[in-house]
Amino acid sequence: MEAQAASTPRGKRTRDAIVDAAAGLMYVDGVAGTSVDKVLAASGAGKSQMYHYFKNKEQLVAAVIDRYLEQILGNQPVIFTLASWADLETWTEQLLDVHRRAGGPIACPLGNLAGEVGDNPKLAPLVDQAYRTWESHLARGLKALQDNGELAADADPARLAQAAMTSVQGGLLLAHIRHDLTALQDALGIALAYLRGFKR
Amino acid sequence: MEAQAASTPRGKRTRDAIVDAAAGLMYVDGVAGTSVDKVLAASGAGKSQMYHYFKNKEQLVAAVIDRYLEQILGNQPVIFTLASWADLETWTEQLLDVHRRAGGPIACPLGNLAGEVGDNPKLAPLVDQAYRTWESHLARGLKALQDNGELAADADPARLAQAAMTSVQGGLLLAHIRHDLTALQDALGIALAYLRGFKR
DNA sequence: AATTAGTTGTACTGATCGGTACAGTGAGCC
DNA sequence: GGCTCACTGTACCGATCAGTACAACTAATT
Repeated sequence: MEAQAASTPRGKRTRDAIVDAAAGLMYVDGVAGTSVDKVLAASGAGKSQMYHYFKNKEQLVAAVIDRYLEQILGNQPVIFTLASWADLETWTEQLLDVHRRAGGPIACPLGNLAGEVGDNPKLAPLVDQAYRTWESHLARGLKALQDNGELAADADPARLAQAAMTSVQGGLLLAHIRHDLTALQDALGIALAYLRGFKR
Repeated sequence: MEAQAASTPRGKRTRDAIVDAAAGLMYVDGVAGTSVDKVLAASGAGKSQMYHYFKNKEQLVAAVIDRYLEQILGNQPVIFTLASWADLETWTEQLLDVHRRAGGPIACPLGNLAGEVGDNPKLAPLVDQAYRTWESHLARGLKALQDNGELAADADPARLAQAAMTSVQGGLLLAHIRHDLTALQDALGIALAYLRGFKR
């Protein structure tokens, strides 16, 4: 049987419940640490549903990666309209707020996956693409600043965006294992200072 | 039976072979993706040896974490004698060289683990401690620069060391998923520039 | 009411998981 | 030579893994 897209509201609800449960569990226990059975128990779905909507566990993980990107971007909405230095500050604040609220671990769900997915030929490109999408929003925002004359004309928005992403990921990794947001806070502060070095 | 430290040369060889095989496999496939059986097949040891030297898989992973730290520090030997700006440049070069040689993936073995180990109460503190050890060598080196009058007296070596670690980890994570060392190279360049902002 | 496609429940499979049991073998020490 | 203890080989265990088989149900369409 091939994997199916849900074509009725009922089916969509079931599929979403499975992905939601998987996303939550994998955020905490990792991919390999999250069995299909656990996902189904948590979502209340049965095995036939899971294999009706996904060809195998790998495809479920692919859906989870998409879900993570949605969550991440949804948690930093200002990234879609970045156009000023004040917006950039708001952006770092929104990033911090996510993990201040957090009941769960301080961590980037994509970053958590990155290590485990490793060189899985199907999944690694999806994680890569998710990061690139995230970064491209940032780059677009920085380009907007440049167009507004708030960023030096000879600065490279794409390069600056990558530098910011690096800081975010490094900061989150350290903050994760230290259970201490300070590491992320400092990293964001330094990144912002670095960007301001290109202020017009 | 309790876990035993090897007390004969033969035992030590066996134990090392197990840890080596585990370290190699887990670097590529992750912890959960590396079964005890695979480790034993790769090391040529039998199950009784494994459970003679380690109480369980978790303890094996603990030994692997120690091994990773040894490997990491061994690959950047200048970190033990850091005392000048030239040494810092050498340090970034040594960091890059490890992954230029690499047959395996571009990645920090500890960083790979960080996501998966997550909040495992036994293992997470070990990863944390390994990072702190690594960072403390860096901090000591920066302190040496300060004592030599090459770093501003009001700079905080510990804080600068953490900033550098953040860049290294973020750069490695991005470089990993992109299969492109450039991300690490840029991150190190920016980090070094940041540090030089505190040059005396 | 009959048809049809989308969806679901239950029961199962073979493989692999981490871990154990236990009978040995190796080498140093008296 | 014989004792001791660290070490090793092999066979096994119950649990859990991802994935399958197949019949039954739901709901919209006709």
